[in-house]
Amino acid sequence: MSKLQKEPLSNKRIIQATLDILDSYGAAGLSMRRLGTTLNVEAASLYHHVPNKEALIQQVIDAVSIKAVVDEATVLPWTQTLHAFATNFRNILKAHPGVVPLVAIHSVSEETGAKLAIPLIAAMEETKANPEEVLFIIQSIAVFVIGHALAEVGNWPERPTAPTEYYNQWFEVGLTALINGFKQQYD
Amino acid sequence: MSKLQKEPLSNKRIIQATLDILDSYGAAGLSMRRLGTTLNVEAASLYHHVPNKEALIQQVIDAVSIKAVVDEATVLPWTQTLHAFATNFRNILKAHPGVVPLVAIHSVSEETGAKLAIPLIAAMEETKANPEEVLFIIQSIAVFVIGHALAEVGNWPERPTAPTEYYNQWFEVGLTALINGFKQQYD
DNA sequence: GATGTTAAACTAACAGTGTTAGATTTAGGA
DNA sequence: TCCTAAATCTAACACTGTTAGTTTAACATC
Repeated sequence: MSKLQKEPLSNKRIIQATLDILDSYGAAGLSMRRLGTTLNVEAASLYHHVPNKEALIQQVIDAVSIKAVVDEATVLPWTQTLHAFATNFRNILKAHPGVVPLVAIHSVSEETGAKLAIPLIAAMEETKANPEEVLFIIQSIAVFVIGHALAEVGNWPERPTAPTEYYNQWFEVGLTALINGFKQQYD
Repeated sequence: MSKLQKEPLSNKRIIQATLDILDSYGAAGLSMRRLGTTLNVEAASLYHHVPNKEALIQQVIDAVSIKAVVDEATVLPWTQTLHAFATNFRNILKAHPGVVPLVAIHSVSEETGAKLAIPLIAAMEETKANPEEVLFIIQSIAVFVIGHALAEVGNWPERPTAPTEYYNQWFEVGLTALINGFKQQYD
């Protein structure tokens, strides 16, 4: 027997494998032993690269959420920037339904939160909203996206209760209303 | 020793004890063995009154959520009815922070959902929204309330990151914008 | 190349979880 | 008093996250 597939364990590989398990079995199906099996390693070995399961989950959440940063270069009206951010964030969450209940409870790290917020704050410089209100607006949208994703795929891989098209329309109606409400007050 | 405090186990007592544990130790602190201890009973005995932990949680969620039904008699503009519902719902969730992550993931039963929705649907009869849009509106508000509560007390009893007043203002700003957005389109 | 050092993996175990089968106690009616 | 049926208990199973201690593997130094 040749010594095959023993490429070294790394933080990146662990996070990827965790994401794979979440995508296949859902949040309830993630265990350190299963994660070890996936990586051809004993569960205890993981603790040389990750402090504990909680910290691992936090890293997965950040790795997924960071994809939702908007491109600061593209200059749009702030309402469209917010809309694009929300839609993009939702698509990312839907691509990893097993992560949704985790982001709901754990919330993003302060560092990742800043990276997400900064371009959105910049896009809202021309509004009448003061800095605190700007945060309220951004967080309201994030909360709506997460809450909506929870309703759609919250208990994945249990079956959802309505067809995809229903959730798509609901999302559009709700998000548009929320942003229009902010526009009405702060534009 | 006299045979004291052996009043019979009942569904109601079990749900109340579960709620007590959730309020004291959070969702992560709820175990069947702890629940048994609270009721001076062995964990296995609970399974004669409740099918399993999941079903028990579902009952707790319904018991808490049902308190958010609005009084159909009080006639207000539909925007105010929605606002009152959201505020009331939020207060109920904040009174039981340990339940919040559970309602987020499990969502209310169909029966309880109907009881909550019916008076709200009635309040919106005079709007331009069609039946499906009415559902979108109601569910958008519920999703916002739950998402916001998650952000505030989602990982309770871990400490929150901001003072209470911050969350109160954020809630008001977000909710008002959402309802104004709907008003603008459907009033 | 042999040796020593250090990191990374392993084995084994602990305390805890939800849940079930089967024995035992309790309560109520004939 | 006896029987029946419901409620509770005991014991166990298969899991979970995590740690301590040991062994293996890789790599720098002599």
